[in-house]
Amino acid sequence: LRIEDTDRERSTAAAVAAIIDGLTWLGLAWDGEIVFQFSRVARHRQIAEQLLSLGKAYRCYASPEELTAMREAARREGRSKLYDGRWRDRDPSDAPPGVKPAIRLKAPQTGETVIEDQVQGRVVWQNADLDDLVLLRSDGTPTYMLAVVVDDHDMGVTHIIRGDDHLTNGARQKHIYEALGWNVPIMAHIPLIHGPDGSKLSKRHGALGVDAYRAMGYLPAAMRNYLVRLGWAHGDQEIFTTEEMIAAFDLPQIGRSPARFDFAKLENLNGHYIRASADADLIVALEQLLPLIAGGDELGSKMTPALRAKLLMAMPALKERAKTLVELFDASRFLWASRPLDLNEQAKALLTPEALGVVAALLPELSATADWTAAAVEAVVRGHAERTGLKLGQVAQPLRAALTGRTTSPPIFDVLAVLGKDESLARLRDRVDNRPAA
RNA sequence: GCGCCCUUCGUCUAGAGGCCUAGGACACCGCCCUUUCACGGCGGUAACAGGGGUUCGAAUCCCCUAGGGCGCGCCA
Repeated sequence: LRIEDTDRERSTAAAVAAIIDGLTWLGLAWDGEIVFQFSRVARHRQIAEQLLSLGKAYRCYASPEELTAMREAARREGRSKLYDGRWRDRDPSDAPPGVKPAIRLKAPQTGETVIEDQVQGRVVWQNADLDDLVLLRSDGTPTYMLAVVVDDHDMGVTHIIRGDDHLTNGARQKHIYEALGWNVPIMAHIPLIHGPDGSKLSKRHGALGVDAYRAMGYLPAAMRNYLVRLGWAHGDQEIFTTEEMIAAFDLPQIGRSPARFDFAKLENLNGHYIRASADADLIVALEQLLPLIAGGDELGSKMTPALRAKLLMAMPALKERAKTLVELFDASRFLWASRPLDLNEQAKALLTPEALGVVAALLPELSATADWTAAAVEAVVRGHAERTGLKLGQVAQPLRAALTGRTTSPPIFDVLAVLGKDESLARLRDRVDNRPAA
C-alpha cells in the first residue's frame, strides 16, 4: 500500500486515515509496511539527476507564460503535442540567469509507443503526439509521473491496475521506464464507474467515500460482491465468496465500457448477505454502526444484556426483511422504543374505533393466558377470531399496529412472544384506554 | 480542437461466425405461498445504436455515421 501524498495540501492525516479505514472495513489487506511517497523524494530526485547525466533528460527554462502560449497555439493548430521541446537540444549556456529550471524527459520523437493493456488490448500512440513531460519541478520536487514509476519499480510492482483515466499516462510512463532501462510492469486500465444517470462518478461530482457506504448500512461482503461484478462477469455467476472471486477474477474478462452504479442491485445483494449472516454477527455489525446513523445513540444507550437477548431472538425474522443494516435498525425499533409508542401514518389509519374494539375484546383473553409462547398466544388469537367470526387478519393487523406502531413487522405471534406478556399487554392498553369515544 | 477508447434488455452483463426465434441477474408487472411486510416459487414485458460490406451464414469480422467516455498541468 502506497500513499501518494506529494500534494501536501490535499494529503491530510484525515485523508490518509480514510483510505486505511476504508480498505480495512472492506476487508482488503495489503502486504508489508505502508509506503509514504513523500518520504522518498531524495530517491526521486536522484533518479532525475541520473537521467540528466545519462543525457535522457534536460533542463527546461520555459516560463509559465511561454507554456501557456504554446498550449494555446497547439490547440489552435490542431496539434495534441503541447510542449514543443524548445530546451531539448539547446546549449546550457543559453540558460537565462536566475531562473530555476524544471527537468524534462527526452521522450522519443519518432516511431510509436505501444501498450499491450490487459483490459484495453493493444493501444498505440504516435510518439510525435506525445511531448516531453516534467520529471522534476523547478522547486526540485518530483512530479507524480516520476514518483510513480520509481516507486512502482522499487516496490517490485508487477501489475499496474488503475482507472482508464491513466491510459495516456501509461504511454508516457513507459518512456520513463525505457529511459531507465527498467522492465515495464503489466498494465491494465479499467473503465471508470459512472453515476446512475450515466455521468461521471468522480470525487468532484458527488462520488461517495467508502465510509458513506458503511454508514448506509451495507455489508463489506456485499460491497465486494457488487464491485467485482461491476464491469466484470464470470459466466452467469452472481454471488461470489471472496475465495471464489480471487480464483475466478481475470483482467482480460473486464469489459471496456464504463458501468453505471446501481443502488438497487447493491441493495439486493446486501439483503442476500444480511440473510446469510449469523444473527449474533448482525447484532455486532449493528452496534458498530450505531454511532454513524441518525437516532442510533438511543439504542446504544439502551443496550443491555436483556435487550441484546431480545434482538437475538427477533433477528431471524428481522433480517429476512432488511436490505441494509439501517433498515434492520429501524425494524428493530419496536423492541426498544419507549411507551407509549409513536404510530406511523399507516398504523394510525389502521387503528379505527372498530379495530380498537377488536383489541379491547381480545385483551381479557390475552391477560388470562399463562403460557406466553408464540404458539400459545397464536392459539388464543385464532380461537378468538373463530368465535367472533373475524378473519385472522382483522385481529392481527390491529395488534401489529398497536404493538409495533407499524403495519409491517415480523410475524405477529413472534412479536408478542419477544415483547413478553407485560410489555405486550401494556402497549395494547395504551391504545385501548386512550381510544376516542366511539 | 487533437489523441485514445467505448456502444447487447431501464441497469450489471453472457456471447470470441452457425449452439441466439440472443441467456442470466437486479429492477418492473402478474400469479402462488401468507395475519402484514419480506423471503421463496412460477410466469411475463424488455436489448444486439444506425447504415453499408465480407460470408452459404454475423450480436460476433471490416468500413462509415451517430452517440458517449477519458486524456491533453512544473495536479495526482
